[in-house]
Amino acid sequence: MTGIEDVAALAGVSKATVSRALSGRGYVSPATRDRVSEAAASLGYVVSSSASSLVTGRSNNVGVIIPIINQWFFGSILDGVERALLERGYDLMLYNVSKSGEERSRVFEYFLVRKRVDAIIAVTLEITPEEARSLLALGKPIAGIGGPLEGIPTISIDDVAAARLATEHLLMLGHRDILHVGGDLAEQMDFHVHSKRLTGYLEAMEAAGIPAAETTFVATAFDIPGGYHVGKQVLGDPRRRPTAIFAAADEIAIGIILAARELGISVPDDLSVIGIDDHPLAELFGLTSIRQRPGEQGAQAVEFVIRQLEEPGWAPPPRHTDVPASLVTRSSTARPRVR
Amino acid sequence: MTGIEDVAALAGVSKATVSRALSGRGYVSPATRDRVSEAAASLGYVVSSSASSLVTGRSNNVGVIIPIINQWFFGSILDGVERALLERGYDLMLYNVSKSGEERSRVFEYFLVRKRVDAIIAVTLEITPEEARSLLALGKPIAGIGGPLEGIPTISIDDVAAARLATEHLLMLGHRDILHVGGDLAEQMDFHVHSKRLTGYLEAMEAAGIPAAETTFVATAFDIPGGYHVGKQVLGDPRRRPTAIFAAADEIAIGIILAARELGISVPDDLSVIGIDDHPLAELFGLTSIRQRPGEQGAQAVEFVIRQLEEPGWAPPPRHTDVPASLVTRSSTARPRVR
DNA sequence: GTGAAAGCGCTAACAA
DNA sequence: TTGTTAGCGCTTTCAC
Repeated sequence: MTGIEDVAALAGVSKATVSRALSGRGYVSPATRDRVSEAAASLGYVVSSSASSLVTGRSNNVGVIIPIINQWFFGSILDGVERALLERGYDLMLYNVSKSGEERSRVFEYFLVRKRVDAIIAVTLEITPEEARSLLALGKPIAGIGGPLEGIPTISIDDVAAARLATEHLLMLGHRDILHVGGDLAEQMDFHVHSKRLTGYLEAMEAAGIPAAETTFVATAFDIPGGYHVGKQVLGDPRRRPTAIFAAADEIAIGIILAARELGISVPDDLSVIGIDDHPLAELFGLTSIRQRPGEQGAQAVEFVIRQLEEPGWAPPPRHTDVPASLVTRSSTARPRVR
Repeated sequence: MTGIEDVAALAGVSKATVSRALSGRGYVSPATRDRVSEAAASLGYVVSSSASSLVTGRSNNVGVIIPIINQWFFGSILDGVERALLERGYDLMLYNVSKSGEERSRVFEYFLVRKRVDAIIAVTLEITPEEARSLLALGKPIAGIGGPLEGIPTISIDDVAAARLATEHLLMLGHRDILHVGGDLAEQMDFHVHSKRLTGYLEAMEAAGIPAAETTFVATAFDIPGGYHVGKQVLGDPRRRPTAIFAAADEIAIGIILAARELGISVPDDLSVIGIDDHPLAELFGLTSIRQRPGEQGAQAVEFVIRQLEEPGWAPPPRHTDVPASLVTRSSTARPRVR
């Protein structure tokens, strides 16, 4: 393996000059810089990252902790983070951590001590205030996606507001009998996304003057089969069927639409459906949805940590930032048929 | 940051002993080992990976190059790789590389030179023989998933055989008018998956004595919308409609089923459909499919590189390994209705 | 079984 | 503008 010494010899300068020339920090005359670059290129030299990290204390790695990879929302975040990181010359260390306490703390120990990452992006991971403090104490920038984290810059949509927006859209269409299908409140994702979306639904219903007794909530798995099974259960009896459903995720909504179709229920004539996320399949199903652009949230989180790393004085917004979530209307919501 | 020296002082031993005790290599008496571990724990000491890498030449990182994250097949591979790696104490550096030449070679330069990863797993990435040679020359273990790579241990299903299996299943049911919907041959994924699946289809058809003139192939996007659009196009005219479709991916097959349903075509009474992958949604759609277990392929690839790293004498199978692909029958395939 | 000492390959003062 | 020097924090011979 060719080292800095070889390059120095070939270029006829010292190791220090090579280091300066190649890293770009410190003064080097253009002429020698060129000579060094050429020598390095001709030898195929690349710095040893471990040697360089050892002395600088920088690894040029960012750790990403994420609970799920293979779901559109999470995959999109990861994708956005990856792109933004690579573009800025950082590598990404992936930690796929379920929320089990043990695995989690192992990862935190990794991060806390081993000098492997310069910064951390926690996706949908509710860090405890102590964990946050110890991370911050290490001086490693952190950013979170998915919900507010004490003392850490985070971004997400406002889940309550998004749910309200969705419900209001259905209300505005004239629906009063609106079912909310969401995630199991006992099996919360971090940040209580499930209960927040339920809250938004309840708030909108209440604001519309609909008595709490007429609100309905059913929990299911956060995917297409989950929605499908609920749909089959809930849409069977024409007399007791809601006129509209607000699903906490597009996948659920799509499952519901599939079930409705099988039951001969027309969407939107007999049933309006709205979801959250603006999943790629939403268009195919004409699904009205709340768009939240996970990839951009990922890129934003990268911005937070990298600027902190590279611009000494810069500090991210100290707290949570709500990114806008917008309503994308499609054919699954339309004025209901009068029954 | 607490260093090895602090631990040595607290335990009343030398740095060397701490290193031996904590890393497990070299003789240390059980008593001192315990004392050291305790001291380390009480100080919250963890080795600096850069210092350790610098001297050992090992980073305990494995680089994973993958062209797409957010699709079920790729996500499952990544998931399987991640799990297997973390279990063995390695970290995963993610490189999401599209096949553009420039980006690709940049990543290869990264890998080739920077001592950042101990091994590489290339997912669905057709490395050129020269690239392979230079990687191998560096002594870094490599494994590939998705197709054969000269001189590198790789695994995948046999795409030709899988396609043949799928087509034969339809033939066995009595179909003769079978359409193959696959990916665009011009926009090949690496390893020519599209043409291999087409080849398998053609081989099976020929073996069944069906003249080449009666085979049909339509290309589309490798996802649900892609299948849907082809379905709409191809299933419109009842007189010219095939009795069965072999889709090169479950997503395509599902799109076709959706289109068929909208057109009032019964699956499987009027149309049998089969796909490849055994996507989680296959069950919901009753889709018959060829199962290929991407997560296990990922774990297998990890096995290849890690054993090479850890068992000095061990060498992986020098060439390509075909993993079994099995037929999973569900309700989407049936004997053709006599028309 | 344990310690002393010599680096791993680089960067960052500091001098020149 | 460039070279000299002293480490970064650890592992690993080699003595003992």
